[in-house]
Amino acid sequence: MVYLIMDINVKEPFNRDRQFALKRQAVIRAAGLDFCKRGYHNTSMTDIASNLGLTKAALYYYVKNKDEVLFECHQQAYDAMDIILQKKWIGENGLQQLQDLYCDFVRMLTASGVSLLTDVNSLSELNKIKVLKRRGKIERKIIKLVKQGQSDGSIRAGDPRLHVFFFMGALNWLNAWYDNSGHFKGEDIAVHFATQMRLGIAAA
Amino acid sequence: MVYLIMDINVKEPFNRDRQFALKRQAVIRAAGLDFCKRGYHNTSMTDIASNLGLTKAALYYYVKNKDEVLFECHQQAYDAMDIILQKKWIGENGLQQLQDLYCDFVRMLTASGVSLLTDVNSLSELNKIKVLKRRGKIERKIIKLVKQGQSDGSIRAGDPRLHVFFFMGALNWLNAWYDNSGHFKGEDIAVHFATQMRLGIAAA
DNA sequence: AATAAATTTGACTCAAGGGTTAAATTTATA
DNA sequence: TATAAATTTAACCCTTGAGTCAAATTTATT
Repeated sequence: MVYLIMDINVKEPFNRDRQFALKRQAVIRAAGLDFCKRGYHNTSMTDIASNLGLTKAALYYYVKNKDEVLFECHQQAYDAMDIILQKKWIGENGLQQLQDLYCDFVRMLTASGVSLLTDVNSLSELNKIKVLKRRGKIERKIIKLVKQGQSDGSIRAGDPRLHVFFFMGALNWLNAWYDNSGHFKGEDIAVHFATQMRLGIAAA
Repeated sequence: MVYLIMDINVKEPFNRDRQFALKRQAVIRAAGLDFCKRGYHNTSMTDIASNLGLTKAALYYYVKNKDEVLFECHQQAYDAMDIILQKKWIGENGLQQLQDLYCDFVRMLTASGVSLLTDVNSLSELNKIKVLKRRGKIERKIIKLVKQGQSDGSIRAGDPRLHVFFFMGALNWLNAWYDNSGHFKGEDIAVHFATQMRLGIAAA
């Protein structure tokens, strides 16, 4: 029995489906980084492939088309954000919850290799709608959190949407300038940004 | 004498160079709006032309190529920012100067038809360098202002660059969601953003 | 070893769109 | 009115890059 289990675990890396999923994942991640750095339309499928030491046609074994790659990048970013959003921050006021949330957002974006892309307009109509719907959903949750903070007195008055648009802008801009190997450490940015975010909306 | 002056003024709209400049300007502006809304690569020269009721080849009477159009959009945005930066805010501390500056930035971006584009990577190498150089110059001026505010005690401690990256992100994101005919009035956004910016970095 | 499935490749097709050009038309000037 | 300059047009060329495909090669299974 034990042998069997160990056998499965040991064989895991040779599991074909798993290998496929991992490679596909690598393609998406590599593409996401390229899209961040150079932009979607300035990155060809050939570019992505050769960055991975592959040829273009090999990519198409793992993904349907370029649109799907961009879509997946968005999906994974929103998946990660959803996971963070599902976390329960009990016993704190709206402001504190928001700060923790925002801090986690920045941590995720700087650490995970997931990229929060801004080029929604390059998606196919259908995928664009899906992505905007998801973004809207997340945005609404955050706005709700702001309203909650305004109710419990931890967040100052002002249009909650503008509050959110402001600090979400900083987040969207992050991927454009952040560099893994650069001067700033992800955790430092996370703490700094979360603080600056909080002070911008905290009640007096 | 008066006649002559009037004559010149009256004829002004028929001045060829002036006409040309105005039309060229219209092309740049229209293109900038399109680039903002749909992205540089999702906007063809034909699109821009037909939005102006022209044909593609007519555009090429006013501009050299698409790269020049994108470059001009950037230039005009930075021209406008430079003008704002040259304003003298006497007798105020760094924080207050920064708030006024930021407020003017938002006003300019929402009112003038000038767009602060993020797609620097789509520029030709040469123009990209020029634009990044200008952006860097402006960024450094703002960072300097932050440092000044930290010296005079109006701005809290913390890496000045991160302070700036944060609220400049909000600014860069603005053009992506702001809509002339939308719910938010430019002036309201300007005041709101400037306040949120200030509170995020103000000394306790 | 033989067979089947997974993986990768080189060589191709095709459309989109940037940019050109010569000719037509409109507008200003002598 | 004649001429030159400004403006616009339709029809074209050409490169880039997405996506395909049949064949080759590598890896797993019987």
